Amino acid sequence: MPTVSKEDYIKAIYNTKNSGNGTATTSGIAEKLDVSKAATSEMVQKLSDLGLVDYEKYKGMSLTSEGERVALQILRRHRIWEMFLIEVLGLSWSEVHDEAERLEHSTSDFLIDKIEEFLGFPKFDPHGSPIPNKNFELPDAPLIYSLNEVSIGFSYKISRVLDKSNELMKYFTKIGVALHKEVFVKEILSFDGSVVIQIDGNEITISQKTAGYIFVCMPEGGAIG
Amino acid sequence: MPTVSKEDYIKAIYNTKNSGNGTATTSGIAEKLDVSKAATSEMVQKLSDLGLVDYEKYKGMSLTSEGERVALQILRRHRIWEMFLIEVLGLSWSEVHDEAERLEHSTSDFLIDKIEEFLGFPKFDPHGSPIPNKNFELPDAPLIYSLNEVSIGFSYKISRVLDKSNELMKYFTKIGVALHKEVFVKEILSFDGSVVIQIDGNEITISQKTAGYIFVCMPEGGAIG
DNA sequence: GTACAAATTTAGGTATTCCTAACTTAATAA
DNA sequence: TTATTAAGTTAGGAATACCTAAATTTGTAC
Repeated sequence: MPTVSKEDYIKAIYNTKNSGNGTATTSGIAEKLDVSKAATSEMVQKLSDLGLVDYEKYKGMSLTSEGERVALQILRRHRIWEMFLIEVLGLSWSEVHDEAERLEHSTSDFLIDKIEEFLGFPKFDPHGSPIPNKNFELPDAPLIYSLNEVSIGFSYKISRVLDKSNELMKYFTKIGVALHKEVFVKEILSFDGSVVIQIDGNEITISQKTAGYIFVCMPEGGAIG
Repeated sequence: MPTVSKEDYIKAIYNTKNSGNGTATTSGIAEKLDVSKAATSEMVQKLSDLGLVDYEKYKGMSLTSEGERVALQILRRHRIWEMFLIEVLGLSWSEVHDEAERLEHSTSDFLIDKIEEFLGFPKFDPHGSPIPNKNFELPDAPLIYSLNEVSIGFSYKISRVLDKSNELMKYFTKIGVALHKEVFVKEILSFDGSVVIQIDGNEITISQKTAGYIFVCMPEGGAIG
């Protein structure tokens, strides 16, 4: 039963492995959690002692299977809470992030199961992220692409966004990025990787970094050229 | 913005003043929170420095008006969560205590207001306890009596129980103690203060201590002798 | 009014989780 | 291959919230 701190480190390691650069580094985790590298180094050693992280000094880290189970448990709590806050209480994308971030650390599995049941056992949360089931298994997900990997001149459907922060979600809402919406890719700027899309009839330029947080799939009936 | 620990101390001081012996003592708070008297003494001094508790060494403690505001804020969070867990998710008295105890420390006022709205602005929680409103004011409550203060040979309606613990709630459920139920007071044992009541047609003997956690009012149309 | 017991506080210490500064290891570039 | 820099770790320290054991204060009984 990890503390809030330990849960945050485990989550950060999981997210780095599963959505970003691939390898979890001391600096990377430190920056993500806004703590010093020294604190990260110490904590990773502690998590290693606890059997949650595989770690060799100076060589990097990764979650053990037990650590991954814990990560999926936290993810499950987070995503079920977001589902509840948005679908039942009517909060917005930008309002749920911080709330879920807190609630995920103080909710028993018992309660999470009850909420999941109340929600009708959803497989994906309101950001399009898969919700691990009671056994911490992820549902099969359709093939999706980051907005950085798409082809110019085609239309796609937004199928997932990563809720990195409050501010990012506010920005997405402002520019019209929402689940299941269609986007047409007009251009990718060669000099900085920015993606120019058409959404709701408006032309929007999104930086490469931010585009990495948006995922799309082929719309019904395949891509439209 | 107090920590979880500080919130627990403030709650304990508030509850002692408002439902028990009257005065909050170092020993009393220590026992209630299951920590040492030394830890309590230190913490009370810290809360005093923070302006939340009036405190003079060796003389006892009480909440300042700011401390009371914080107490009511925590009470509000706790009771709104209990209402939600029981009325919406269908949990039982004995299941909600520990959950609410955790959730009350990780919920923003913003979220609590949303849940309150979803619930239709209830004035009393499922234990019959008053819910402070957005301004941390308690609703007017009808006059109620502890089951220790009732008269033999009269009927009353259960209007409130104090959810001291999981186990107590399980016991109440087992013996048929529930909100709005009618109880007939058969006897009060002179040698230990136990209260003998008739509930659901069964005769039950309740210790004086436990009877103190049950509150009743006159049933519709006054007491029935 | 003093002496004892109970209640309370202080002293000294532990475990977490963080920090900055100093040091070590690894990677890179000439 | 060696010098330099970046990345990572250790050392020493702070804050929080506990603990046990040793004072200290208060209240009560005689």
